[in-house]
Amino acid sequence: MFSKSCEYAIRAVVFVATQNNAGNKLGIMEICKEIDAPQHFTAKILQSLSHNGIISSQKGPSGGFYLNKTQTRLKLIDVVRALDGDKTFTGCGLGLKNCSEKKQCPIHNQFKVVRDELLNMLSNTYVVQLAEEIEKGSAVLSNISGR
Amino acid sequence: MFSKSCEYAIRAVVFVATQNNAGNKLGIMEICKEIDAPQHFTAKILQSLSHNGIISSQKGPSGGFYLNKTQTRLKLIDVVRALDGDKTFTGCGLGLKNCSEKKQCPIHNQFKVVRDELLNMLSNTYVVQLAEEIEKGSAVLSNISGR
DNA sequence: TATTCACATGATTTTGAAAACATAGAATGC
DNA sequence: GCATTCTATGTTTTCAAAATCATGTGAATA
Ligand code: FES
Ligand code: FES
Repeated sequence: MFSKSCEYAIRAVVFVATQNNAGNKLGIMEICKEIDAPQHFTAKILQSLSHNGIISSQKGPSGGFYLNKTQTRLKLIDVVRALDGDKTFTGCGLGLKNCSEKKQCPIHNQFKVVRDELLNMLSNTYVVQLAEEIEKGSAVLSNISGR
Repeated sequence: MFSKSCEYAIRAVVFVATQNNAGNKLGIMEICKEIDAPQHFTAKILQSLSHNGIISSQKGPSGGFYLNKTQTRLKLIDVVRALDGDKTFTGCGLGLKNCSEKKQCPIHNQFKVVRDELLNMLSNTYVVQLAEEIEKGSAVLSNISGR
């Protein structure tokens, strides 16, 4: 559904959001350990997000990744768009080059419903609201038990 | 969303269904030309489908791929399951190893809705009904114009 | 029964996402 | 200023999906 980059990104951003109230910034190692993701790969992803203004970063000792005031209003769609673009919501289910009403594949009408539902879901889900799930303990960000 | 194999498979199966009433079997070259898919790769996919009883095949002169009586009742879900398994409907949206209510990721509840909608859609869509769209000319199976 | 046609099967190559590596550069605190 | 700690950037490696290549096997028909 989403690219690996996107999966790691969402997990990372949600984790950062859980720690954001306290005002502390999170280092890349800290994040990767928590969400059980490859360190170097995740670093690139977060740098890309930082570049796109999705998250903020701070260099130097006691630096790390965090969300500024504006960024705490982040929705899932913002993260997905920044990494996977919108091919997830505009691409053809059968892999045709252009998905349009004009020249459509046979599953277009049915597929569009599902695709739009996904778009709708991502557009209405806030990262901070997901972070709350983690804080409450009703959801996890990693397979590894005890984390 | 679906693997490339799966995309080609659906397009191929739908095309086979359009020609099935006439009772003629379709050769692999004929199919690939129509749906604009790589020949050898598609051949393997169709052989796999044939192996799984999704479609039928006939060797020798005037042989090819076709649907038998039972197979004309085929749903999309049958094709998807045969090639991609059901990881598409059971896998975690954030890439966690096991998706379950017990140990769920923060988007589980929202994602489940979309996933179930997709499963539902595929379970209620018949291949022959898609074939009709092609026959009516209201949908296409390839990017290439004039086909 | 030989020839031809079309699917079947296994090995191999290509491709691009995913991941790792190496190094540069910037900010903090002493 | 200098060491430390982190981000930033570019290159390389890995790996599995995607695609190709080469060869085998069964069926029709003359
Ligand atoms: S053309 Fe295939 S989904 Fe729109
Ligand atoms: S655990 Fe992530 S979707 Fe169910």
